[in-house]
Amino acid sequence: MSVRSTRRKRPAPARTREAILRAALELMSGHSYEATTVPEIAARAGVATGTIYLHFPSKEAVVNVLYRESKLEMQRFLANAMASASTPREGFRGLWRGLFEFSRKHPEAFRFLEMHRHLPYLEPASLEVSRAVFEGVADFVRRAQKQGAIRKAPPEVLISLAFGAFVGLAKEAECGHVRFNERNIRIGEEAVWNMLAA
Amino acid sequence: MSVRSTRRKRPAPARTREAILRAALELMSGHSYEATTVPEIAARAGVATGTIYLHFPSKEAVVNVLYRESKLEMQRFLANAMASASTPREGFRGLWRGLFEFSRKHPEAFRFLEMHRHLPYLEPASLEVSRAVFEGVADFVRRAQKQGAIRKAPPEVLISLAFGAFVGLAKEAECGHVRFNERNIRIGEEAVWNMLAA
Amino acid sequence: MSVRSTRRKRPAPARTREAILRAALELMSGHSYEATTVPEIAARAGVATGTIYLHFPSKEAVVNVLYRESKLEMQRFLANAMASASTPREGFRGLWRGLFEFSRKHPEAFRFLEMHRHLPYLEPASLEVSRAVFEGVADFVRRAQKQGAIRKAPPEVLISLAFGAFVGLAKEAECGHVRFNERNIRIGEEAVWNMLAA
Amino acid sequence: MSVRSTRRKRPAPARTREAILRAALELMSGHSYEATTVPEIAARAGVATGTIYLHFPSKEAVVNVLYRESKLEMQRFLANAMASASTPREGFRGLWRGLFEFSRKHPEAFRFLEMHRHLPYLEPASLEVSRAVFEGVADFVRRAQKQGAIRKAPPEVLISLAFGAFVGLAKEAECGHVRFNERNIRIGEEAVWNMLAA
DNA sequence: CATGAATGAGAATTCATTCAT
DNA sequence: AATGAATGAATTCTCATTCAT
Repeated sequence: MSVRSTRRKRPAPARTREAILRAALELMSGHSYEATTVPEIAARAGVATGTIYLHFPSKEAVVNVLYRESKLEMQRFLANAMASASTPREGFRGLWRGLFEFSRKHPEAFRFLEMHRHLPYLEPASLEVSRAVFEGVADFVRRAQKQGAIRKAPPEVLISLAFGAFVGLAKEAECGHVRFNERNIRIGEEAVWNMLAA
Repeated sequence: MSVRSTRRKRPAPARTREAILRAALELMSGHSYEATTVPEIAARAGVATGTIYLHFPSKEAVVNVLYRESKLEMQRFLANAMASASTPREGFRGLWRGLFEFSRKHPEAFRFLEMHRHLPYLEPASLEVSRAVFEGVADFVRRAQKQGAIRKAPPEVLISLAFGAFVGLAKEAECGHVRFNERNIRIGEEAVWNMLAA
Repeated sequence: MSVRSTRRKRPAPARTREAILRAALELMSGHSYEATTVPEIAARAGVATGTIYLHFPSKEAVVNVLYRESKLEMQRFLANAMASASTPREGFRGLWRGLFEFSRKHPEAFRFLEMHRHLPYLEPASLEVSRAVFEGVADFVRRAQKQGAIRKAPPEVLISLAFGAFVGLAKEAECGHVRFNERNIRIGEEAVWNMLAA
Repeated sequence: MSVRSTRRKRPAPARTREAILRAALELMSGHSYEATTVPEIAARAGVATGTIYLHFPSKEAVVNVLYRESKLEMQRFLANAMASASTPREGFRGLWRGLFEFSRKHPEAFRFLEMHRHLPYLEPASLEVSRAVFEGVADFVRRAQKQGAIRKAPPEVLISLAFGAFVGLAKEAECGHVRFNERNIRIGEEAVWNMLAA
């Protein structure tokens, strides 16, 4: 904002680290973790291969940082929505549109998070982040169930179904079977709410 | 020992081919296509590495055959269900339980089909099979919509949502967040029907 | 000997394995284990780099096999000598000349075994072989001590000194400070016997 | 705090240089030259990697300086001993105990000098230092031979044998086969003198 | 048909050295 | 002098594919 803050060039290491993460995300959202090579990431980040290893101890460390940062970014979209809702229905709308907006603003992050099977390389810390995001939504569901707005069923089951429905739409959109547009999102929102509503 | 048993012995090549496909499925459903190596497949199939290449031109060809055979096997579970249904609700029940039974009887095939991102290596012929399965279900949805049993919305959207919901449940079950049992499947069935019903 | 035995070509894998070991020995006796690269070994053996890994799980495995085979070959030169001796003095002569002949017939093996520090990469099995060779000589020393031919002192100390003396000669010969010829070996034999004799 | 203590503070560069050499010695005596990395040396010396290159043109230059300084330090232990001896026997005792004391006071330097194969990276200047130390001892041997105290044989041969015997003891001590203690050193001294004596 | 040793390009990772700060 | 991020060639090891047997 001030001249001061813009004059001071951000330290190079932080920028390099971010460039590496961005490049890795772009590549790993398109292909799989396994099919993405370190030299490819380096080339796309505009650095030498060895530079990756100044910032991360291994390729696996990169994908774990990526997973956690992406998941936490997604959480920001969801938390916001749930927090500002006055009714369960509105809260659900916020969640659903939060997912949509996240997948629009950060398409690579969404594809990376939801289109892949991360289990083989995720560290406990990363699974913990995943779990925490899940728990946040589960709390919302439990409160809505107490108010009688959402059907009586294990929150985990309902979340799996609803979240899976969103991902299903996104996945078919990727194959071109369906359009991932405002209209279909709205249809999805209403349909999925019917699935959850008591 | 008897003439009978030796006379109609299935020719070895076909059995070898199947052993290779079974081994590949077992490995690729556990890890990814990329993380599965040809020597591994050979070892598990009990054949030499070179033998794989007598039956398939490449590793990619193996995964494509696997994809098509698995998808068609899944289709058998779904087609049966839809064909024998007298009402849309019953048809949906058949589809939903068909998915469940398929995932129970052929867990590797289900995991292979639904837990991985196949796009980078699927041939057009494989995508065509996928498309055909999708179309079969879409026809069912269209008929149900004409009868006023399923809500008015693009069938592709509804199928994506419903199928995604099932996969979502299966995926969370894999992480241990949820149990993939009869009870939760029944909860899912009713919930998802509410999503589809007019 | 017979036409039969020469006609039957030795199986290729065994010959490849030996070519790799020979190449590794030649290189690792000249430079160190660490300074010898796998592609170098492959090139000298006349095989592709990957072939090394068909026969050995790692570079470390190669150096361990090399160590054990070399040590056992050396043992053959020593055991023979000790076994056929009628007096301790004659036995020592056999040991000393056995070392000399081994270092003449297998100069690379000798240099590899005695000029390097193997501890960082030797497996227990390799250390065991080393220990066994040492023990064989220690038994000889103990018997000679009982006969009053060799001075009363811990056999390990005497062997370390005597063996070290031989290696010292070989080492200085390598730097060119001394000639490793028949004459100097004879001088060494007598001198070292004076060191050991009671 | 006092003028004294700040006035004669040794200039920082020299201290940095020594810290680097000490760190390099500690690492290279434990592992090999090849297995020791420049960043490791820097970390242990408490300086940045780049700082090494302000004081030495290359890693090879470091190891050469190290070799020469260690060899000259060893020479001090030997020269002293030989100079103050009144008889050859006493001179030998001084040499032998000098080696022992050097290996006790500077175990890293001794291990570095004697347990490794330096030929591949030593510069002529370093070989010259080695030669000079050798010559100093050779002169002592020649004088002792003239007095009839040491047997008639090429001094180089006798030195190689005697020095090799000491190193042999040290080497086996490193493997744990033998104790490198006062008692065994005394046994060694007498035994080796018997090897040399006329 | 079947074998499995051999290939060699390419993977992840390391490290001596440089250079802008 | 000192720093330490950056480089990129070199290292160990892997693996899809071939081919002589």
